[in-house]
Order: sequence, then structure tokens, then C-alpha cells
Amino acid sequence: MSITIQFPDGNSQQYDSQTTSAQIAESISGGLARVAVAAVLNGCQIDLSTPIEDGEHTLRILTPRDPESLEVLRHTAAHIMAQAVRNLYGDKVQYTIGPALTDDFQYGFYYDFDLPESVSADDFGKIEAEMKKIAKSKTPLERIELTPAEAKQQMTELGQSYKVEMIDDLIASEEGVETVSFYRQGDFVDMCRGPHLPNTGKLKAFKLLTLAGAYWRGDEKNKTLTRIYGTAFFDKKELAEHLDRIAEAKKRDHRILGKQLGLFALSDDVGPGLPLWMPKGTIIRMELEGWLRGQLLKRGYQAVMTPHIGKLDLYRTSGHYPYYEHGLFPTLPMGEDEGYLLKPMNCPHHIQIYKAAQRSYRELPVRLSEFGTVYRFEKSGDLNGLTRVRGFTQDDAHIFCSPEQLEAEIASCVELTKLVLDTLGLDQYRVRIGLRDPDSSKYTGKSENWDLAEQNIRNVVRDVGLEYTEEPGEAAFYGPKIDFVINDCIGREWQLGTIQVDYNLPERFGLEYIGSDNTPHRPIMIHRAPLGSPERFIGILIEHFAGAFPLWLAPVQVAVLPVSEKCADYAAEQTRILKNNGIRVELDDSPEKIGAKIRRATLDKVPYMLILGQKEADANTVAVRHRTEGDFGEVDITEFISEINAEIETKGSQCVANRVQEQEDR
RNA sequence: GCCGACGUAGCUCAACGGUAGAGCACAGCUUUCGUAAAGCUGAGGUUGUGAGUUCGAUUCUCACCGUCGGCCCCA
Repeated sequence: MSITIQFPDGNSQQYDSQTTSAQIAESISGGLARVAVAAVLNGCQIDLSTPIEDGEHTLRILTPRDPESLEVLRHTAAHIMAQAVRNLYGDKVQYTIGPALTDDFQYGFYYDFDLPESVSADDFGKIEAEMKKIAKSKTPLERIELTPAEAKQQMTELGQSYKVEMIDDLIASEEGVETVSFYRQGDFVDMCRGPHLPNTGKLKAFKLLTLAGAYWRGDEKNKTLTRIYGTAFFDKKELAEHLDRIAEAKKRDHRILGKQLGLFALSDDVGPGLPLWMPKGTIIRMELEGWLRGQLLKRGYQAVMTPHIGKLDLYRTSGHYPYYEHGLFPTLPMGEDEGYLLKPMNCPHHIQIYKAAQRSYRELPVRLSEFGTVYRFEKSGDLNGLTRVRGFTQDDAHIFCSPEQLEAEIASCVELTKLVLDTLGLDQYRVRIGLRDPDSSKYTGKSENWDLAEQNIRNVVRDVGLEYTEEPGEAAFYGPKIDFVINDCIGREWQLGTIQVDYNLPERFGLEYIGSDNTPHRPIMIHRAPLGSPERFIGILIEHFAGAFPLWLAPVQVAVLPVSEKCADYAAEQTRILKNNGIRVELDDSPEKIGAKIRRATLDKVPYMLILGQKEADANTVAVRHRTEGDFGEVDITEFISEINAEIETKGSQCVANRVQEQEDR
């Protein structure tokens, strides 16, 4: 008997029974055998040392060039780290899981341990040293397969209770299992699916990055394990580049830039998670909100305003209370009354506005919009700059419409959200459809309504041609939603825009409109927020632009920099002209040298600087300098104003830098 | 909330069991300057808060508050 192997190039080759992919690689070339990491047999990843069964197969040898190889490398790195931790902290260490991560911006792998003593990041040096020792030994990794009963017995003997639990789960799983695989490297054995590197010596570039707590199985009722994150690459240069990338990304952090640029502040005295908008940050918000208000008017929204608190009972009706009690600020007591809540959502208030008048089918859809500030008691450990706060605003609106109107309205919300992202150049987002988790009881309303709403959403995203993923369990408690999810500077995901279809709150609140048949009908609601929240959105925006906002959003659009006090009057006059033309301008009349003024304005990321000296005063011109493009030369102030106005109005698609570039090209 | 780390001047950071220092920023003076940092002088701190150990704590211990990284959660 023999095996027939078909290679990716289409060629086939016969081998003896039980040949391994390592041997096959060797038969192709010694070079391939040296760099081989693992193999893919009939689409499944296997170890190089796995003997191949008789028959016809396709086989691909993985080398560091293949993307899958990184996963194998990092997975083995996690095992080597586990062995290092065992060597240092002894046999009382309990092992749980240690997966490779290939999509994460920072981390390449982690391992969760239950440790007999506490470990801190200061210990990384000695763990890394131990890992280096293990790598240097070039110990082969050997796969061992046991029956579940044998595996369980061994793990029980070794006191590895988490592994015992995992084996029990494997046994109880629907498919059942015939074997449980382990990997041995020297005297260290860990239960693992594999595949792994052929030996530990291939791990040459790695670094431990962070230490964190993590609940066993992600359940906060369980014990907190110690998670160590690290990363690994095939060569040291890639690792160094990766670490540079992380360091570079961290410079965009909105919490650092927000402080440096004076955009917002958080004060211990006011309270955690309650951002304060400083004058320059407020400009960004007002510009963004003003633009969005204009878009809403065009789309037939009506602006409303509602108070920050409401009776507790309102939220019982909506279902927010007591379901979300853990996420609410405590009730404000009110004598005989049940008390009031700081509103965690605007929808109950908007619903009352809908209810405050009799509604006819002729006036649907009713689109009520409000930049409504809400308060949610986020857990202290969850707070994060502007991206996770306790007091924030939603660019909220609730659309009340008929079933016939619903999908067009959803589509319009998608269009608006995309317009917002496109206008700001946020093109790296993903779309998530949050569905209810069929096994959970946290959702309100009838199953038929949920099915309908989920179908409405699918219809729209398909029509619009959005790429999306469906994620059960991500729905709001009253309805499924379309979320626009964006990464921050270190790769964490944040939900910005959201569109939620809701058949349930109209029912809970008994909403109606009179149809053309002169009988009452129930409207459907859409909850939507294209920014999500200006706080979070601007937090992400700060990182997206690295603080260098486009002209229309820039807190200071033009810095006027007189070369010396001799031209102070001319500079003041030009400043006044710009101000009168609605430009946000700052005059730097400090007794600094021009280089220092330029430096200051550049660090403040002011888009345009006007350098004004005797020459410009004599010629009645301004010398324009761009924060990144440098000197643009002299121009008449009226021409400068019309150019930057064009850049402001077109949100940057037409800008002075382009004009100058064109001139240079000519 | 949980695990871990951190908290010193407005900011970034240093130092130390004997009550703290630099750079930038700030103020005053000098300089009036041409495309990313002029010079001098000065002011600025109950070392997050509270307790404990100690002759003495900012330093060591504990608690609390806050921040950061994860976990859980996210209407």
C-alpha cells in the first residue's frame, strides 16, 4: 500500500505508507524541510511529524511565508511560555487555555494560568529568559493521543482540574470524541489540539507584553486566572517593527492628544467617566453636530428636546428597569413618589412625544431627533477616556413608521451613517448585525416580531450591498440592530453608529396611529444614532486624525504669526479680517521668534499659518504655511479666505494643498 | 465589579527612611527676530486621600479614591 500526494502546483507523487510531511518536505528539498512549520493535509492542519494514512491526499507544506504559519508559531510560543511558567513556579501551576491570536493588533498569544503565587510584569524578564532556554534546547514537540478516559485519569493524577473539566466537556459534547491529544516537549506535557512547530528551536523572536486577570471561561462567577499576553514572529526584525507600530499607535491615543491639544478633560472632582469639553473640543463637537443637524433637516427629521430625568415607572414600562438596574445611577427618591431616574436612554421620552398627539398614517414616518445626554453607571473598570463614559450624548432619533415604510427608513439610516463615516474618511469599519441569542431570556417581546425585525434588517443590508457579520446575542433587548464598529489606536473595537429595529417598545407603550382604514395600527420604531455618541465618536476621530483635524473641524483654523512686533498692527488687521469672515483664527503676538511660533502652531496641529513680516505688510499679502506641507508662498488675503472657505465647505475634498500641488505639477 | 500595575509642579518624568529636582509650560526683564525651540531671572509641591509602623514616612504597611492594561458587561 502507498499514499498519493497531490501538491498545490498540481503535481502528484507516491510515497510509502506512514510517510510524514517532514519526510515529504525533505524529498522535495532540504531547504523546504529546514523552513517547514507544519502542513495542511486535505485542508486540515497537521504536524510535520504526523504519519500520513494510505490513500490519496492533497498536501501543502507550511513555511513562514504562509499566513497560517504564524498561528502555529504563536500557539507553540504559548506552550513554551506555559512550560517556562511551570519551570519557575512549580507543579502547582494549573493550565487552562493558551490560544494564538492572529487578528489582534497588539497581541499574538496568551495563556491563562491559575498560579500558586501572584506574578507581575516585573517577572516577565525571567519568564522570557526561561523561554529562551527552552527554545535554545530545540526540544521536539511530540503528539500523544489518549482515550478520553486515559486523558482524564492522567489529568486528575496531575491535579489539573481545569483540564479535567475540559475533557468532561469534550466527552459531553454532541459529536463526542475518540481521542484527546497532548503535546510533549521534554518533560512538559499539555493537552492541546495542535498542530505545533516540530521543535521549540523555531521560536526565535517573541516578547511578553501584558499581564491581566481573566475569568475562567469568561464567567465572572468563576475564579480569576492570570493571563499573560505576548507575541511572536518568525524573525526579530518583524518583532521589532511590530513593537514600533504599537509604540507609534499609542501616540495617537485620544486621551493623550485630548490633554495635549486641550480638547477635553476628566476631573476626579466632577467624577469618573464624566467628560468635560474644553473650548477647543467643544468647537469640534459643535461643528460635527451642526453639520449632522443640517443632514437631519434634509431627511425630514424634527428636532425635539427632553429632560435628563424621568419617573422610575416610565422605565418599568420600557423594560429598562429593573433589567438594566445594574447599569443605572441610583434612583433619585421623591417622597411619596417612586422616584426618578437619570435617563439612560432617550427613547421613553421620545415615545411620550409621539404619544402626546393623535397620529395619523398621513404624518408617518415621524422622525424625532435629539442630541440627548444620558447617564449610565458603567463599571469602574470599564471606563475609558471618551470611549466609555458615564455621562454622554447620543445623536439620537426615533423613527415611528408603518410596516410599509420600515425598510426604506432603515435604508435611509444606513445611508446617513455611511455618509458620516465617508465624510470623515473613516473607512476601516465593520458592520455587525446583532441578533437575539435564541437561548437567552433577556429579550422582550414576541418571537414573530423578532423574526420580522431580523428579516427587515437582512433585506436592507443586502439591498445596500453592505458586507456584514451576523452575531447572535448582540441585539438590544427590544430589537436587532446594525452596528458600525471601529477600532481604536491599539486595536480595541468600539461601536459607533447603530440602527435598531424595534417592534416591542411600541407595544409596551401602546403606540398607535390611525390608518387609512380608520382603525388604530401599531407603528414600528427605529432607534438610530449615526455617530453613536459624539463623545465616543470624537474620541475615535482624534485617533483617526492623530489630532490633526480637517479644516472644517479644526478648533483653530488659522494661526497668524507676526515675524516681529513691528508688524503687529498688520497682523492684527489680517486677524480681524479673518475673524469677520467667520474663520477661527488665533493671533500669536508673543515676543517669540518666528521659528518658535511656527513650532507651537504646528504642534497644536493648526492647519494654516500666516507668516506676516515687513515684506507682506508692504505688499499687502499673507505668506501661507500648511501644518504638514510647509510654505505655500504669498497670496492676497481675499484669495486665501476664498480658498479656505472652499476647503471648509467641501469638508476638505477641495483644499489649498491640492491647488498648490497642481501649480507645482504644472 | 474582578486581576495586575501605576499615582511626585499645569504637562512629561527624576530622586529619597531625615519633609523633593529637571525639561517644557507659566510670570518678569532683555532681545524685535523670516518658515519646527533666543537669553536671564522668578514663581510654582501637605509627593492622590486617610490611617498605621517609626525618633522621623513622600519613601515601608493597610484601606479608600483615581488612572492604565485585560476580564466581565455594554439598553
